[in-house]
Amino acid sequence: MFSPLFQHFQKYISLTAEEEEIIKPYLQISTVANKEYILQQGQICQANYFIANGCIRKYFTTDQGTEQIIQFAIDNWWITDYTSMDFQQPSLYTIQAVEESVIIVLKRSIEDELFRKVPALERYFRIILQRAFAASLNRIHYIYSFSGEERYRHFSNAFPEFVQRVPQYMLASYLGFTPEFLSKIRSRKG
Amino acid sequence: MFSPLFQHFQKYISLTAEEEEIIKPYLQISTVANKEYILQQGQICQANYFIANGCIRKYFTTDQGTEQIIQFAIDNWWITDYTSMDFQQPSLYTIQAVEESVIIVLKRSIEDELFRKVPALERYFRIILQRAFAASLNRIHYIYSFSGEERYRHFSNAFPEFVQRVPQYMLASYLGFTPEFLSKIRSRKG
DNA sequence: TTCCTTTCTTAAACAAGATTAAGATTTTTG
DNA sequence: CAAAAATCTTAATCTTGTTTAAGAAAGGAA
Repeated sequence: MFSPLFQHFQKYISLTAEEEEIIKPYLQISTVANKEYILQQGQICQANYFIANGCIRKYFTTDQGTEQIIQFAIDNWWITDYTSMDFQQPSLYTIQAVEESVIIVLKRSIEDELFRKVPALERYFRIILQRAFAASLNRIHYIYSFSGEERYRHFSNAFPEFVQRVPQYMLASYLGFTPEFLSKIRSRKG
Repeated sequence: MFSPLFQHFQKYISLTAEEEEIIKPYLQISTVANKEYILQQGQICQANYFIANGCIRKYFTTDQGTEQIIQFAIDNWWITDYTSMDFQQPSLYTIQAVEESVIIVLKRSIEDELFRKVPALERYFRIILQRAFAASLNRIHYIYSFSGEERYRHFSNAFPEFVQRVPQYMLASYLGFTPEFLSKIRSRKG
């Protein structure tokens, strides 16, 4: 049941069978329907969510009322709002399922205790945070060095299955332009 | 000599005097002049750099030959290229001093051994990486929800000293527009 | 002081992408 | 199946910011 997560752990650290048994009671599994909310703007984020399978988006609503997507998470990614969780502040973001998904929940309130019992997990999160931070800076690199059209071409080249998986208007939002512009781009070349 | 770093550690974790003594031999201190390079595009990044005082930028050169700044680091921030370091790949980035700076160097090659001897450091880096990742996503939030002019106004409001500290063309690059446009903005309102 | 380099400004012509306002198509639901 | 909701497309007009090409200040170094 938790196996996608334990497999992910083993990619970065080694856990004994005993350690895995210690960890299990700290986790919860949950199935969310398409469009179901995991966190809503204004709530304080209380957990880190691992996507066992499915697709989740994190977005905010601009002053003009449009939804701006900040992150997508698919199979084997964690998603949360660290700002809200670390400072126990109301979140600016909404985290919502884009398709039916199975998620594993690690609550903030028991995280410290878990890390004390299984210190290797601290290492695991340090490593995946390094990757996530690097990916985020890499995204800024992309935003700044390519035009909207170039970003779209790169992205659909790099993640063709993903482009099929989410509605186009969400992709446009994630890539930082309007759905109308994405339509225009797509009509330029097959 | 290492005190800015040890003070920074103590903000997030507790270290005993013995642990501090264990850590010291793993660190190196270095003074870099204005415009001196810490890492050059194409080299493999071999360390994480803590700015005890000064100002450092990380940038890449676009196809059109302009320098695009991805990150600034000032007093009490770490800077490195995790992608290059984690995968031992040539870096796309150049890390360079923007003013004379004192930096503390933690080499990648001895990091694992240090974390084994002082596991609390793993926790420290996990926490600051959470902050750095959140800050980076927050920056994407800003890029997507505000115009260039709004980003400049927000930034100079939030960090007025910093705006004085670096040349305007670097600020323009960091904020994602041209120096000419920054000049135009500035002439609009005193 | 004088030259040289770095940084900043101005303005005109231009391009990328937003906005607005339809309408067309697809998917979902009763 | 029919109706409603969600998604995608097209095209005209408008904005934000780029490009290009000067020249003006400011700061170092000899």
